[in-house]
Amino acid sequence: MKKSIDKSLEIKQVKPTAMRQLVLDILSKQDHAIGLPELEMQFAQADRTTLYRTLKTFVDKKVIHSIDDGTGTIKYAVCTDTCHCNPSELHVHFYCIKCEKTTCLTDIPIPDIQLPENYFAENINMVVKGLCNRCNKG
Amino acid sequence: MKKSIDKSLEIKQVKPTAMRQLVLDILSKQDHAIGLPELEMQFAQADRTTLYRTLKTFVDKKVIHSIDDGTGTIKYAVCTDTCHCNPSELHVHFYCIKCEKTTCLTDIPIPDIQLPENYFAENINMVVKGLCNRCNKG
DNA sequence: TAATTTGTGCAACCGGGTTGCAAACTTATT
DNA sequence: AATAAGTTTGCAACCCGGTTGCACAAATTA
Repeated sequence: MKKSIDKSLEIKQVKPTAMRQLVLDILSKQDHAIGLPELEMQFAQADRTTLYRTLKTFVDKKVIHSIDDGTGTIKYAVCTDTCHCNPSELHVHFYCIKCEKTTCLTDIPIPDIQLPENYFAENINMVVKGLCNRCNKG
Repeated sequence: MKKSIDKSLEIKQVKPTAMRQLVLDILSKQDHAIGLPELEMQFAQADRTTLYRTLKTFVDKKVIHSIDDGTGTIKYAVCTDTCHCNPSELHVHFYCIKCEKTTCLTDIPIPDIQLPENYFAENINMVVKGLCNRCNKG
């Protein structure tokens, strides 16, 4: 649905260039979060820098959120239309050590943490590593 | 205290070479977790590879634990003598966006997460980003 | 002492991420 | 429509943390 792609970009105030539509389209079709190298491979030939910067603007404008899953490659997944990436809106991510896929556990919010006196939380990253439901067999 | 260094290494079954004693000594004197580049700088001249491998054996033998704080550089901090790095023993880490130091919030265990059906957790990484008590003023 | 294992040091490489700069394209202004 | 200003894209090159291969040194064992 091209329409929904454009709408997302409009909502988040990102100019809908061909490149951006394409990238967002790809991202929204994934069943797991992907990184720059993986995104790059989805194109016959595309410039890494452009994809890199596209991802960056998307993150800035909160079209997508980035996930540091500990693999050394930052992953990205689309945000909901209403997402503002506040700590309270954050969810847990899961990295499967077998299929090596990183997924959003959107239904699992990051639990509240009681920080020590005078600490201020701006962001929380929580990644569970293990076996996903598909790989946890046998 | 040289003695405690040697004891730690003995407990975790790591042969106490000069290099290892030195590295562990440095690590245990830190008030925050440090990465390979920062460790390297503590030496007038030292080989990155050796330090790298020293850290690696330390992590393998659970003398120290590694922390992915999202900066792109893996940080390390000493474990307690009895630590086995099980999920239940894990604590939250904090990264200050101002002083850029990563610290162990050893008193704050990682909360239990109710994973979806058939998921298996082997490890959990939880990093809070924000302002530490020192930097959160004014 | 010789043979084997373990640790250290150098060099070189890898790969994700990032920047500088110029060309292409878009938008605003006259 | 023509020009100027801003934005996006593409290429090349670089940075840096991490990692590997290989040879030498040190320690351990036979």
